[in-house]
Amino acid sequence: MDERQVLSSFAALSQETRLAIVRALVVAGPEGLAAGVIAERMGVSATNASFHLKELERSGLISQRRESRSIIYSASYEALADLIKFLMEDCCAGHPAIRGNVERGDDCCIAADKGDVIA
Amino acid sequence: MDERQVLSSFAALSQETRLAIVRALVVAGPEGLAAGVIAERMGVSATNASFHLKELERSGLISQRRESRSIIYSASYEALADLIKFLMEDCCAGHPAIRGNVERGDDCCIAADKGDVIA
DNA sequence: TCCATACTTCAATAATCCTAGAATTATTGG
DNA sequence: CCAATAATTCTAGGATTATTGAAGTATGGA
Repeated sequence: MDERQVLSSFAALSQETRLAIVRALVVAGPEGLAAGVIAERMGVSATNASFHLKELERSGLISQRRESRSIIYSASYEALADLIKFLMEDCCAGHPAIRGNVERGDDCCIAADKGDVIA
Repeated sequence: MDERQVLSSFAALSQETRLAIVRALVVAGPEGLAAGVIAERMGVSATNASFHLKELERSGLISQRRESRSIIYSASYEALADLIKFLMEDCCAGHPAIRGNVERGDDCCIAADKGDVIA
């Protein structure tokens, strides 16, 4: 995942409505949700929903497909996973002991949260 | 970690200079880096660095301490870990099978990236 | 105390983002 | 083909953010 996409993903997630949309789409699963349903659930206008959906799509965090009259949006789990991975790698950078854990399949900074090594 | 802080953390990380600062501070470790050093390394003015550092501090991703004439900034590993955790929980929401993995101590969406279940 | 260093704050400008309404496009049913 | 539904695009505004240079604050040494 290149920096350009990381930046635009963070930008996409830094807006209340967009974060809520992503959460709803993650819960909705691969089936996704129609633009209209999203607008209604978020309590925003179709125009506004469309604006934010476009923004999210531009960042690669969600994708769309047409289904009859509706346009269905769904979360890109791959993009979300890549973003988490980026964050974990950056978070662990320069901390070989913790990075070692990651390579063993454990989690990284989450471990730090449990109260060891760092902090 | 409440939504307010999540949003401001993502906003903080969505700017090139700020993302670079966080990466540098993570690598620098608990010792941190002086504001002047950061400005120089990022190739921005002291004023501009100060602006971005303040923004990062406001989001809780970094913290500062004065040391003689310098002000030293360092990454908050806890905040970074919380952010990753938030992302993982949101990413796994509604996917019990994967969430199960998390509870067993494996990682979450990272697993999805290895090519199973989702996608 | 005076000066230099290390930063931050202020003020103004430029740039980007968000919202809202009107107009436009695509699809389906009568 | 026409009307209705489902969305998007366009345009204009107001609101935030980012950048810059000048001025201000804190610290330590001569």
